[in-house]
Amino acid sequence: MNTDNTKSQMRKGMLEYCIMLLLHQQSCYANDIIQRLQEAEMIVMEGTLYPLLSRLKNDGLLGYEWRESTQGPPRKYYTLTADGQEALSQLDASWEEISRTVNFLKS
Amino acid sequence: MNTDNTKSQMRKGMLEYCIMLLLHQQSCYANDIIQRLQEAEMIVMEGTLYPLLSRLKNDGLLGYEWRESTQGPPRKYYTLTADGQEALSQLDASWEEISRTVNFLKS
DNA sequence: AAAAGTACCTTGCGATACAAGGTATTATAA
DNA sequence: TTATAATACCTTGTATCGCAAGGTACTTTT
Repeated sequence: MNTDNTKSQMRKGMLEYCIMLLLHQQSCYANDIIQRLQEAEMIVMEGTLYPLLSRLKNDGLLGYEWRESTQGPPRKYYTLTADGQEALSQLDASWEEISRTVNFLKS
Repeated sequence: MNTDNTKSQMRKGMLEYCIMLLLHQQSCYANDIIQRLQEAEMIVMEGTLYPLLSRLKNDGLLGYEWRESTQGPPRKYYTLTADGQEALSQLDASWEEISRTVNFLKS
């Protein structure tokens, strides 16, 4: 059965949204994001996350700043920009639409 | 802004699930599916749908039968198989999980 | 016969998650 | 003091999949 594949596909498109939701609450660096999403039962791989963050930054939706760490190399903390917050609002709407669609089809 | 792109990504993984939800209610041929999903505010293109249906059929989740039409060539009506219903149950669970995740992150 | 409508399918492209591997900086241990 | 481990960032190659565009075949209408 390739249900795992489909399940992975379902989560795929949500990743960007979930990460922006996270960053809406507070600035994070990569490992923060991975851990927090894991707590929320959403798995993300490093090789997925770094390019995604770079992409969002290049699109102007995220900014970042370096911060020293007491336990290793400095970390890149990402934050939602104003554009990012606007985009997040639109994704909220998209999520609502998809939710409505699924619930409509389930009934 | 590439919000449209992200939105499309979000829908990506849901398509398969939505189509199986539809076929759980009744057998459909391609245009049925396109129309019904449109009513549910989910757009699907032909070039997306046909390969998707073939894939699900090859995975044993769908079966089909030809039926005559009064208004043109015969139509391929797809139906969920037993395996398909089982897979759908698992996707229901996946959807619940994703829903929980998003709502958790939104709070 | 020719044109329009309906239905199925394929090809080429772009986007993206993931696995694996790579580089650099800092902390720890020998 | 040097070697190893840990932390953190990033890149490359592969597979999947939605989408736009184009193609074939059958049926109905003109």
